Amino acid sequence: MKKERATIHDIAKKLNITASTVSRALNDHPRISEATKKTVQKTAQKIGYQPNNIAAALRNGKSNILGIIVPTADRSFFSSVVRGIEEIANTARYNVMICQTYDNYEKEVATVQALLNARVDGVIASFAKETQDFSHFSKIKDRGIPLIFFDRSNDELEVSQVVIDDFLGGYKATEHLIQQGCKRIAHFTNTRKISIYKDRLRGYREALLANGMIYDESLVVESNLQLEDGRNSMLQLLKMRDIPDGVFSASAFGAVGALQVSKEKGIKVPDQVAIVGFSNEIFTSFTDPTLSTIEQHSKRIGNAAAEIFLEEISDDNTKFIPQKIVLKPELIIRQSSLRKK
Amino acid sequence: MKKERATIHDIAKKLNITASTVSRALNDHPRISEATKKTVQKTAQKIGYQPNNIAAALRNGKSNILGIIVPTADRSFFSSVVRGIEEIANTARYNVMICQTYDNYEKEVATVQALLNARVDGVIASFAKETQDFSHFSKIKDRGIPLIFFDRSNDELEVSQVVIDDFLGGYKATEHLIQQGCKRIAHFTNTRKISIYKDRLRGYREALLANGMIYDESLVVESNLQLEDGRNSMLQLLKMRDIPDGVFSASAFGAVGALQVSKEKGIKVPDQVAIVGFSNEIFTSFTDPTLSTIEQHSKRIGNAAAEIFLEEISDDNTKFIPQKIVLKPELIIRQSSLRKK
DNA sequence: CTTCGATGCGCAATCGATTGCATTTTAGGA
DNA sequence: TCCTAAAATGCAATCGATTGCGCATCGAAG
Repeated sequence: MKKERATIHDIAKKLNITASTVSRALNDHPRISEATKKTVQKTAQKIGYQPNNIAAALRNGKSNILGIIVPTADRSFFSSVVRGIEEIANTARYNVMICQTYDNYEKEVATVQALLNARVDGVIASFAKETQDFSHFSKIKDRGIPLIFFDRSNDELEVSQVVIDDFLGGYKATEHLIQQGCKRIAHFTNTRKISIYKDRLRGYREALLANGMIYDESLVVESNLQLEDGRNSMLQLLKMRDIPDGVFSASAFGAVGALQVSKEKGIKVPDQVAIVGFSNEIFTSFTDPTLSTIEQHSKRIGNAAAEIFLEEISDDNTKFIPQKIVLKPELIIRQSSLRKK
Repeated sequence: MKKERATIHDIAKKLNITASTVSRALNDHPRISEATKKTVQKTAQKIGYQPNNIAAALRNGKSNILGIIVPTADRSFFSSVVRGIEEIANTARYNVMICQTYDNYEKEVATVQALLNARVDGVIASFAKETQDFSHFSKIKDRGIPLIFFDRSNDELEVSQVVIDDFLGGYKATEHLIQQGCKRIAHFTNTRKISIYKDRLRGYREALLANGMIYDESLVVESNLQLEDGRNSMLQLLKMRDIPDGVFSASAFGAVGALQVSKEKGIKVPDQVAIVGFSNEIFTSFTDPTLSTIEQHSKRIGNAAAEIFLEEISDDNTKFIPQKIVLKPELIIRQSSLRKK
């Protein structure tokens, strides 16, 4: 029961001209008279002509689709990166295709495959936590398709990346806790040694050392940094004979877990335990007390990534040099870490 | 610097057969011998052949892409609907293309246009709050492309839909507040008269009347139901000489706003004011007290929508009859509305 | 030894838009 | 009126995969 879709040939027939002319008229080709352009556009309108991107894509070898791969779209961070990408991409007439991996390696591989088959013109990705092997991403590069990583990245692949200075984020968070008088600061980090977590950990460590404090490995708890993990990590810390008076979690969910457990155990936040998370998720300001955290300027990350894509796709980009953009994170101080003087 | 992509013709040449045979071999056509199938697959592997979906899409008139339109992907509700859709769609070899409208009408129109040009095989959508005119959606239907609405829907268009029983949701929430002893229950509803909000309001009203209480319009506050709106609505209510002892918000953010203001004003939740929200967003269990809310079974909504799509796309679907699936919502009682007896 | 139904594969058209090159039309000058 | 460069349009191939139809080949039955 499908309606017949109108093509440029239908327009051509109606006007007794050829499809070539119609095509050129619609694309505002300089060698077509204004008169025909007008008539063509008018009839296109009239018969409800809808350009077939697929046909154009096949002919041109470009789909005008930009693929985005994120672990999940339901986090403020990722969704605003996506928004940032869209802002730039749309003005350049690119449509985006958002795909979620749910942090699963197989799904990620399948997704890359799908995007490749869909002949996207570029891919902007933040890979899954599970991912250890990057050959599926190499495949994108091998085909000469621009690939840009953001947030979670990998220096081994020769790929442009947009990241924040996670070291600085970790440093600022920890330094802030020290300034609030914390003497024993714990850190929640990820089991998977992705660079972002390694860097946050380094920042934590350096901040401690720079302030004459010792780096105690028993205060560094590894997990997957989800809510439950944060809870468990906190419970584990509370079993120590000398419990910490500060927690810097490398994730927002982890911080919520720490907060919940603290409250349940009757430990005052921030006075007995001060907490700082990472990533300005919407819910961090919904907790009581509200959670201090690190703002990553996610929309700007998206803007930057999309801009790199546009550069790399442009013809005059003969000598490809992967670039790395590092944005500065910002500490947002809320109630969970602000002690009254 | 693009690498040459291998085509079926390359495979054909290597094996001294024709592209037809290669195509059939790859598609497991019964008239091709097992032997050639094997060799074809082997050489395809060897030269790194990647099927060009675009070419196939052009020829077949179907792209194997399912378009999804949501206001925003960073809400638990929408993202799990998307996940539900993906589950079903992927097993049927469909890829999804997620698009966000940010609740903006113009962006929605542009998005529909883009999906149409991309020749998606179907569209599953929840429209923007701003949307009053639905002609862009009619365009999808006119082209014979399956269109399914979920959550926010519209009975005027002859379109299949998957929704929850918002009336029941409103009823349950209100009834629960009544059972908790609330005598003056306020309701936050949306200014835009989308059916979901109208139904929740009706549920609220009917529950009141069914329990011998009066429906007082001055207790119904209209807004856009975001966090700030919820705060403002609550502030407005608190100016009344007879302040309410229960609030049923038609959104989760609205409920958070009400909770925040109550706490700031020293009003005890749930004892002085009991609060129930709508939609089981992740953050509703992060607040203190945790928020009671209505669970919408979002993933099932997605499953159902995708299944309808698959039905409608199948050839044997001659007589199209739009179906409407209504799922039952569930009341989740948390601290914000549970009074000690 | 012929016939016939399977079986295996090739031919060529097709999907719709684009574009280099050729051809026609137009306008302006001689 | 004729000529020519410029302007406008047409021709035909192309992108890569799919598929109806037709042509062989082969084994088995008659």
